[in-house]
Amino acid sequence: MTSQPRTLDHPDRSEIRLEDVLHALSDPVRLQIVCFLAAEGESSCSAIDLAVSKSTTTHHFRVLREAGVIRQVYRGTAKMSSLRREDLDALFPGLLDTVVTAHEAQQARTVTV
Amino acid sequence: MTSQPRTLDHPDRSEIRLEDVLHALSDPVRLQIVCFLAAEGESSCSAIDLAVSKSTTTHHFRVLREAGVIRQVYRGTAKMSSLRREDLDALFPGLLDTVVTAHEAQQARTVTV
DNA sequence: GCCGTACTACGAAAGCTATCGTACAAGGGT
DNA sequence: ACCCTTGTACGATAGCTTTCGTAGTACGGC
Repeated sequence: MTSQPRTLDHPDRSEIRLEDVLHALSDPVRLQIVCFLAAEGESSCSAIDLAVSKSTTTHHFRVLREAGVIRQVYRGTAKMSSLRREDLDALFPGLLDTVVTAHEAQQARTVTV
Repeated sequence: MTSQPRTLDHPDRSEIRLEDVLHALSDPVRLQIVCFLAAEGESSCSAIDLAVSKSTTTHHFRVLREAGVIRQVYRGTAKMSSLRREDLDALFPGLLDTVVTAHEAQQARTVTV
């Protein structure tokens, strides 16, 4: 019995630090993940098309989870991720929306198709 | 004539990237600087009591400047810094205020005197 | 029981960051 | 002219980050 039903460590709401959240959001790949989750709600790690390898993807999801930005649960072979919107909104009102909006605005400016 | 009247390079508004701004804000020392400037308006580098050495202070101010978060000008022997509020508000509406408010709220929660 | 899918763990490499001390430059006041 | 204050430049160091490949585990379906 080496394995319990596979759970993942998440920081408690009171342990979430603004610096860590901002740091988690300061990487382009992770910003993309967060914006995807903001739009889609919940999704598996593989549902997002990222320009990095599988192991790097795992790494970024972990950074987001350990900073308290997302919650992850196993469901079959998949691992579903979703934003911890309630916790983040309670701790840092408006931050998540502001960042997501800012990122989308920047995308719109930059892509200039 | 090796030295022009001492100017400093600032990124153009269009060059400011959200990732860089978030990264600049993800350090406790820099967050403290930004919140101080948000409260005081303009101030010299030495006016803030930071828990790091002089050279480290210089480093953090430079990171903030190069990310486009602050503007710095020489005035006599002092170097005055101020937030680039107009640029930031135009690019990422609400971000600065949200972060400053979030930091203050976190301080209030954490210090629990 | 076996295979495929989904994800993880580990180890490695390259690069960046935060920190410091020391030595130096620029400017203002006396 | 000299010094004091303010900030910079440089070099060093320790630690973190991003990235990858490879090998492995967990689960569901056949």
